[in-house]
Amino acid sequence: MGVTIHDVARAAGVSVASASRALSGRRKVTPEIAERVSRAAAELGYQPNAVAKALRDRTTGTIGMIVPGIGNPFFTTIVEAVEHQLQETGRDLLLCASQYRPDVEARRLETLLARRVDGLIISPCDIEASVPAVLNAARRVPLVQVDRYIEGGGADWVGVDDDSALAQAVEHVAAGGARVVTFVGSRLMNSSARSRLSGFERAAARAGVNATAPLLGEFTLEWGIEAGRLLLDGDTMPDAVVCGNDEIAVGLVRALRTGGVRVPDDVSVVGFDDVGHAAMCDPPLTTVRQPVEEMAAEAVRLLGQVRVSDPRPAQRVAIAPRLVVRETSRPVAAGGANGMGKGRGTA
Amino acid sequence: MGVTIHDVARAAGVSVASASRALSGRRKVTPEIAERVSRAAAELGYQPNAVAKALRDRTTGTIGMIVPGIGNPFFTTIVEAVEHQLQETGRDLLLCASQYRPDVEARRLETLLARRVDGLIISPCDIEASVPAVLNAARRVPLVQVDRYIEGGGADWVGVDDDSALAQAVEHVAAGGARVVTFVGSRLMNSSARSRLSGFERAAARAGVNATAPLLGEFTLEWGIEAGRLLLDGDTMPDAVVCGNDEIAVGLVRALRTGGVRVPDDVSVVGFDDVGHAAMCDPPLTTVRQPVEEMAAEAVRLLGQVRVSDPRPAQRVAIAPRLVVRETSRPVAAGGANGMGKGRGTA
DNA sequence: CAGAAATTGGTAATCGATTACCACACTCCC
DNA sequence: GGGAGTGTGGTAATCGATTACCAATTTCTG
Repeated sequence: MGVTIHDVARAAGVSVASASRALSGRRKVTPEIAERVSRAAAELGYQPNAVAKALRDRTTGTIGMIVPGIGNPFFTTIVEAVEHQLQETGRDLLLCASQYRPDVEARRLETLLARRVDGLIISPCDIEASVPAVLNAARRVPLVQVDRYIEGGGADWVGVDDDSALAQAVEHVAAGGARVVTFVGSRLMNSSARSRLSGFERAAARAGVNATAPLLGEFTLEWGIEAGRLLLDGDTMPDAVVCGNDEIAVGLVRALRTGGVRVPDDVSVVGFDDVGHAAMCDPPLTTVRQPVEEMAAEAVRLLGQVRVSDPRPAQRVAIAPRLVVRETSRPVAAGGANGMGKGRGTA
Repeated sequence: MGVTIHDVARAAGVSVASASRALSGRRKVTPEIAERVSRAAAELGYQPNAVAKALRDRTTGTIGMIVPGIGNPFFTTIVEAVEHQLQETGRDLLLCASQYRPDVEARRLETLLARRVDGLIISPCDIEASVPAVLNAARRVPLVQVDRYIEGGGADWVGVDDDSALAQAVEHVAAGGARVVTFVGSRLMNSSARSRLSGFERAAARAGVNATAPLLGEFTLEWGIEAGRLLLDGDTMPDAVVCGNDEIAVGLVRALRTGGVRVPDDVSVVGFDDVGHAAMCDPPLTTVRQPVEEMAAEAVRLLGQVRVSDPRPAQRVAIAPRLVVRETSRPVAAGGANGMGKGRGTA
């Protein structure tokens, strides 16, 4: 176990320097030696030790990534896209989950830094509590935030353009005839929660629809169900509900239907993310698709541009998403909440 | 950038040996020196270089994991569980996706070995094509297979007891009154596909139900939909369908309903995995829950037992799963395929 | 053909943490 | 007080790949 370059050199009858040079091709060696070395390497099954190389080169070819939870399909999709992007350049991914806890997050950041990752991609779990650890890490290694970000951004960020996203969602339900619209999202503990709510409010004002008081809980199916019950128990049912993510939307649709409200005939529902089960649910969810592959590519690209030594202004890249119209929203109509399915064929 | 133990030693006015000993506590030092060293380390913000430690110790504290795809929610869940288990012992996870391609898988195995991971957890993508690369890796480092495994197992494996799983599923639908049952799964390119089909056939024989010709495609929603259409187009509709995983089941339910077949009134449908959206779909899916957390714990435990130097017989750990009855199956009945919703309250 | 220039091989330093080994100081006991 | 025994600090080797530097040889040039 463990054939080293010394073994190869000895077997080929040359010095380690020649062996190294023959294998890496970074300096010329006589064809004769090149031949002997590569034959010896092949025979011994030599595989360079990446740890030793990393120590010497002061670079590991490894990128650390921290997301709140791998269970969340949205983060899974990002992880997959990032992993894919890194492979293109021969780098590997050290993956960690912070379990939505800033203390765990800080600890994981430390171990990734100790492992001397060449860069970090992180979706900070808490807009406030994550700040010190993230800024400290950003001082030591190129760091890019994805999706979520911390306050007082000293670090680069790439994510979705929430304003554009919510504008599309609101305009879509407005075009479907909605006059009263409710936003169901998460409590404002992270940047996504905040900017989606404010994006919604701006969009509602611009579209001239009546935005009722938002319902804020968590980014979970359970909260979606509860929010649905709250709407059923309230005195007015909105014409449309725009949700902070897909899980909420799915739960909400379920609860409304159980309560006898028809979706989309009585109420249109729009989700956010479009990862996995949005299309799988019944009825398939109208939602805003996050441009995950682009986000990952952009994050990896940015990572290559950051130079810790000479700080430049933090970049913020907001990628415009696209609304995917499926069957939880009335695509186009003139009437109010009492329209029949009549206009459906138009879209 | 890069405070080393030499810097700490110099600042504390001691040798590197003392500094190292003071910090690791592996040998006694005078309280005086311990104090000076830890103060110096704190002031300089010293953080040991894990790469150097790994080179010296010949162990990286890193486990490599390769799954066919992170997009598949079942694998995601396993990854999350493994990551969780590793954290308990202070180890980190190097994650790779093989994209269901044996050549990519082999390449990723190589880079993980070059990075000197302390162990490997893998779900080989192909029961035949994955064999050489996996066996070769197993010769060099402790390796445990999860869920899927390769033929002629020279390596440990932990997964679900497919026989027990399928027995529970078949007995459940039989108890619900089903006489004719169809299995819808994946083509037999990996071990799960094979053992689930054979488990189904054994269970059907034992339960005395009539197993029609299985429909084999892929582990995807799309194949589920197509299989549903095939059933609709065929001349006999079974009383129940047992599926190879949840995506297939969800697609199947959707297709059957679209075709006017009631689930579970006309046909019971049972899935496999119970990850994520099984509960989120409408109606919530009856399925066999994979004991993912236990599987991950067992895999990590086994990893600690493997000694590459003295090979012992390969372990195979099959964990018994549990059937989760939701609403795509008739829980109990005496009648055939024509029962009304009447008996529902019993469960 | 002498000497400069180019090419190529080898030796040893380097990356940073750990630790085997040695040296020194101190205690204890006869 | 001297020798054995114990505790503690320092020096330098180690892990494995890379490469700066030097030395030796070949090639080129006037």
